[in-house]
Amino acid sequence: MHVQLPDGSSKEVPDNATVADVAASIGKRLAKDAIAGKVNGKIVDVYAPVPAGARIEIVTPKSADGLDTIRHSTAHLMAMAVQELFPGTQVTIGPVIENGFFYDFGTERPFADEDLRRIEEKMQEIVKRDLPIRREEWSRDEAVDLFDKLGEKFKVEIIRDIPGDQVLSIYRQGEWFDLCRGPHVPSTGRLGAFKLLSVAGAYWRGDERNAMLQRIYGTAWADQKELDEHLKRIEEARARDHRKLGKELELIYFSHFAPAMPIFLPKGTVIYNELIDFVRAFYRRDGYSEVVTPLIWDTELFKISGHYDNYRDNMFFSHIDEREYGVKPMNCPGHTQIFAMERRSYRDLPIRIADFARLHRYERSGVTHGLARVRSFAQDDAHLFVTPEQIGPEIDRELRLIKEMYDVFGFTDVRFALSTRPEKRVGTDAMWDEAEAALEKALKKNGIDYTINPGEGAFYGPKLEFQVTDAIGRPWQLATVQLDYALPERFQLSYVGADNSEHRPVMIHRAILGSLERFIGIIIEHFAGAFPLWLAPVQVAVLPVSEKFLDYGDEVGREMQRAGLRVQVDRSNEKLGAKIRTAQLEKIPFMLVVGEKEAQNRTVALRKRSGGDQGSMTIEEVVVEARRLIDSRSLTL
RNA sequence: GCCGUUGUAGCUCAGCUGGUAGAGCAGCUGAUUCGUAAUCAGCAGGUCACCGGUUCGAAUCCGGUCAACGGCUCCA
Repeated sequence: MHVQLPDGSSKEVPDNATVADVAASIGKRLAKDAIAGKVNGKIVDVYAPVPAGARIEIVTPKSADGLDTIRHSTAHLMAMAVQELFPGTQVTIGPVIENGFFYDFGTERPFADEDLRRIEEKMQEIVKRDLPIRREEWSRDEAVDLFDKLGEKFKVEIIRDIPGDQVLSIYRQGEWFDLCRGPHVPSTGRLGAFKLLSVAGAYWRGDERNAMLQRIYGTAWADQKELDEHLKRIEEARARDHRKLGKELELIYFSHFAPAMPIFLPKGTVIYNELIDFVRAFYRRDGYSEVVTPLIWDTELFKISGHYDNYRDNMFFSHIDEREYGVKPMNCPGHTQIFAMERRSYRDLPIRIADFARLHRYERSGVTHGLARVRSFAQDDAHLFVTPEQIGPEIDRELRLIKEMYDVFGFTDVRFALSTRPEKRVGTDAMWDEAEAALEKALKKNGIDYTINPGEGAFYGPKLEFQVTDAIGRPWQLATVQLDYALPERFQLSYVGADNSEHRPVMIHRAILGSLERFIGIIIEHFAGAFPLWLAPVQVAVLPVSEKFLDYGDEVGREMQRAGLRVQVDRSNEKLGAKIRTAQLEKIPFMLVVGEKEAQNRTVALRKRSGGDQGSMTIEEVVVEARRLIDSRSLTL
């Protein structure tokens, strides 16, 4: 019979040929590399028979399908090792995830980190046994019996949920087997480049009312080299961690007295304020009005807005004078009061109210994370009060603004998602239909590809969410644009239209950097702490070669300061090399070395963080160069 | 909130099976006056997160609380 290969050619093979046979007929090397196959696009084991005329693809370790297969098989390998080492442990599921896999086990005794080492050793031992991995097909009822007898109650539950007539596959390696769709590598000897990374609790079926299982995470690759490279990437990510860098660079601090509420130290505050200035410049240009509003409001406000019913568990409260106040978790309820304070005309719209106020949300302990998930934060928040006709144009403006602002940080790869109505929500279905349609229309109009997150919207309206990818490829959610018909309704907001009658405005909630805290966390990691000049907490370090030149160094420092640069003079009794090292570790962009020559000629020797000695120049020249980089918000030095 | 781990000097960490703490860096003092990633010497610095228990004796063992970390659930 004939089969078709990916290059379009066709190949003659025996009638009962398997994927492995096809691979062998193409070449020895390929036969050795084959770990799975694709028959008419469907991934199968290498010993799966191929039908006549089928399109056949040989899956090798380095392909995406190959890696998935290796990771899946490694998950099985781990499950086998665990059950050999800890009899009585129950198996559940073990899927492939990005860069690796996990497997959830039901066990009385949680795994300790030392157990991981033992499990890894056992896995390597099973690899050496080179057990063939073979598929068997079972009826559903037989499979239930099989696992029931073993006391594998989680597996039984999984199988019971599968439709009755379906044939199930079980993969067997040596004495051990597991229910699995497959495919798998042909034998355990094909595995080996793996490492177990961590153990964690995880709920059965992801529901916190269910039993807590023990999850082991691991990573697996085609070969040792790729594994080593991956482990190195993990190390690099760790070195960039904003919590580590935030501490080392003295940007932020956390006090036990304010858990999950970041304290911005002087250097961190420079970044915080620079970002606000950056955003304000756009606000001035684009017609936003900034306001300053209270942090606590009478609970009545939140009862009207719906936060009391829908968001109370995430709020802080305060009682005084027999009155209950809520610490605001969002600015929107307050902003409705600004809109409502006077009679509004359609001629006033759109009204764009911006606010950098601190917000407080109670986050359950255990969910907070550095600057990324906190209990106290500020957003570059604004609420747009618009007529229905203005929705489209306003969202267009926001989409453009988002791109413009993200470009400055080098976030060019932006992904879009539309989050639709959640179960817990306010407003009528008709409102939700309209709001979701409006956002979708804006995306389509701008030719933007997007995904839909069903049920992920805010309780008052659907959301557009914007995800960027940082310097090392990690995704982060930043901006959000939310359309809201509900709050204007609840607060009975209105404006007088051209027809001289009352109309309900629509609110658009939007933040572009999102939470400033989270954004700062992201850019710390994105830039690995080496900020562009405009954001650098200290922009210039003056380094006198010895004490004799301290006076001239101070003078240079004053000049820089007068030019509006953030400067620090290193007056320590250290040698130049040590001063450079210190400045370099602090990631200060410009170092100005001053010694005999410079003091005489009234110059400085510029050394950049990025590229060593730049030679002598006048103070004025340095200032001009620095200003140029700052004003253009240059990403390079 | 749940599962697991961790908490020793400002920072990074050592402290074996219980016998009342140690290094490097940072800090201070002195010497040195130095040219592109660490000059040398001395000094000082700790209720071993907190509360309670076991013990003749606890940083070490046990329990609780708090916080942080890896996940889960939740979520901006």
